[in-house]
Amino acid sequence: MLLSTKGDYGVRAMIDLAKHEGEGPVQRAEIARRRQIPESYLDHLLAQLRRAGFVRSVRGPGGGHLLAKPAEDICLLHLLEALEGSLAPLQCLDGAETGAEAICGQEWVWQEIYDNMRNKLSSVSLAALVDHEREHERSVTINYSI
Amino acid sequence: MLLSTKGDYGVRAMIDLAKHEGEGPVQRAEIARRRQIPESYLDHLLAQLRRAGFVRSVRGPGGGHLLAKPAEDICLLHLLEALEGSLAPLQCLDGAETGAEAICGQEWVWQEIYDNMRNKLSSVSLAALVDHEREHERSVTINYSI
DNA sequence: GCTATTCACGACCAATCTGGTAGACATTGT
DNA sequence: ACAATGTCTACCAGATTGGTCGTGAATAGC
Repeated sequence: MLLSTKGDYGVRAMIDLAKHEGEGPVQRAEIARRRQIPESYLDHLLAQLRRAGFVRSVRGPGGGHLLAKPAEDICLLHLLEALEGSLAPLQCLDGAETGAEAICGQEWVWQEIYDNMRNKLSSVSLAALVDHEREHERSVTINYSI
Repeated sequence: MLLSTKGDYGVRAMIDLAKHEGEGPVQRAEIARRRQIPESYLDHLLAQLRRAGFVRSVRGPGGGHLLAKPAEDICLLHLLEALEGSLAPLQCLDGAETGAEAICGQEWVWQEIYDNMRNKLSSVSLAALVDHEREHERSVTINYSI
């Protein structure tokens, strides 16, 4: 599995923040409830997202979390890389050349797949994910907003 | 990382077997030496490949391992799935529907990436990997045959 | 200044996977 | 018989995942 629930949870949380953009800070407990993420685990993910510059937070009553930049300027690739580390399918495509590339014998196959993946993920912004979710809500009964 | 060294090692071993197709059984120790794989670990991988029907083996002196079917009939997708399990980037694309799909919100992005990956991996046979390696050997000094 | 609310951070933990070692055992060619 | 070879099971250390918990720090409202 390329993505663990860490990446999944992190993206869900970011979608939640993006969806409430402009409504003031969103509390961790609210995100956890709406997106079905264990709150204490979400704590770690938000810390990671904050350190990576995607989220800023406000302490104290009425505090919570906010996007650190517009949802249009955050793409899925950068978000997932911040949460999961490199998405390279193979060690030898990792960028950090380890010297093991010559033996592998498959890297020419995977390079193309990796490029395709990165292109696709770069082209999808957080805003697009929110749009997609809103689109989906109109045809399905279940939704995650209050 | 989608692939661990398990998949990498396993494919390397299969390339080695394919390269010596028609020359009788290839011994584990030989594969391990040529492909730089710890022999006792290779043991496990060969067992896995045998159980998956890609390899058959012969005991006793002069014994060793052979491809169970022609290198043209083995594609990288099936090989890697046998070694690594599902290559689905996300749980919700795994085939074994777990009921968590509705929340994820990214599956529409990943489905396309996954399809592309599977198509590419299906189109590459073990024979093609060997061809590619032979091609490469002509331009590089290092090679792994005796 | 007190208090309630909220985030920040680090310690800890269990389960799983990866990568690997070791040894006993089965098979078979000579 | 014996040496070469594969088969199988048990075991192990380290990393990662997916958490929990408790303490502490900031701050809004009173």
